Amino acid sequence: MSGSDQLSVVFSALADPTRRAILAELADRDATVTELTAPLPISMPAVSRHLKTLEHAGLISRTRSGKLRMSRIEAAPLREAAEWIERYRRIWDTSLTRLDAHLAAVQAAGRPTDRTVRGPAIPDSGSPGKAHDKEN
Amino acid sequence: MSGSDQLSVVFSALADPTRRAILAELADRDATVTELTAPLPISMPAVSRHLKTLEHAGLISRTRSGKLRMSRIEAAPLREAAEWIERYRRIWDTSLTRLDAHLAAVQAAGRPTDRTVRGPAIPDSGSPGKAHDKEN
DNA sequence: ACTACATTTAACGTGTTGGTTAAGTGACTG
DNA sequence: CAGTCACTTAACCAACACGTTAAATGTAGT
Repeated sequence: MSGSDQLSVVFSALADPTRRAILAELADRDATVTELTAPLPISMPAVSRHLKTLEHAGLISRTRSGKLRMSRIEAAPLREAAEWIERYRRIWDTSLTRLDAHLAAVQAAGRPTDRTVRGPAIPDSGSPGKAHDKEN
Repeated sequence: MSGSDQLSVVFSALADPTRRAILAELADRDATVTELTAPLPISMPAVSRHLKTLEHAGLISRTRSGKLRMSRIEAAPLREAAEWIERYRRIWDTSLTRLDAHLAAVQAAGRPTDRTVRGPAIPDSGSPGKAHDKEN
C-alpha cells in the first residue's frame, strides 16, 4: 500500500478476502471477536488485527460492553469508494455499447472494431503522493 | 494482499493512488508508457510495473504498435467491484436514515440512538482462503 | 550493421502485510 | 483476591509491494 489517503486505506482494507468475509458477517449482525473468529481459519490475534485495519479504514466501529468487544459495520466509507468507481461506469457501459455495435456491424458487413470513440474526461481524485498534477 | 481471487486483485490494484491516477489518465485517452510517466513523480520502470499490475487485474489491456506500447482502460472489472460494494448500500443508506431519525427524535424528546434495526443477510462473495464457511 | 528510442527485466533495499505463539490487560465470577 | 474469559500487544518470520539504477530487449531509421 503506497498511499495513506482515505480511498487507498479503504481499498486496501477491501483487498483482503478475510476482511471482506468479516464485513459480510457484520452486515448481518454486530459480533464479538470470538464470534468473528469462529468461522475463520486463522487465530484470534489475526482477526483482532484485521478488525483494527477495518476500524482504521472507518469500515467498522467498536464498543466495549463488559468483557465483550462488539464490532459494528460502518458502511459510509464504502460510499466514497463506490462513487470513485462509479465515475468509470460510462466507460464500461460504452464498452458494452461498442461491443453491441461491433456485433451488429459484423452481422451486417465485416468491418474491424473501432474503439477510438471515447467521450471527454473524467475528473480526477486519487493522485499519487506528490504528483506533478497534470491530470486535473 | 492475502487473496488471489479477482476481487482481491482488483481492490489491491485500486489501493494504490499512482495506479488510480493512471486509470484517471487512461479514462481520457489511451496512452503510452512514456506519456503516462510524464506527470508522475516516479521512474518509467515503476510505471511499467504498475501497468503490469493493472493489466493483471484486467483493468487495462495493451497493444504494441511500432515501438510504442498503448495502454487502454478496461473498466469491466470495476463493475464487479462496484457490485460487491453496492450490496452494502442498504446499510449505509439506513445508517443515514437512522441518523435522520435520531436527530428528529432528539429534537422532539431526548432518547439515545437505537441501531439494532437491521434487515436480513447480505449474500457472501469473497471468503478467505479456506474459510469454514458459515457466512452464507 | 550501428544508433536511437521505448519499454521491460534484473538486482537490490526497504517498508509493510498477514500469519504465528506467548505474554499482557481488563472485567466478571467464585 | 485468585482464576478465568475475552481480547490485545509483542516479538518474530516469510512473503510481497514499491521504489531505485543498470542492463537487456525490440523496433525503426540511416
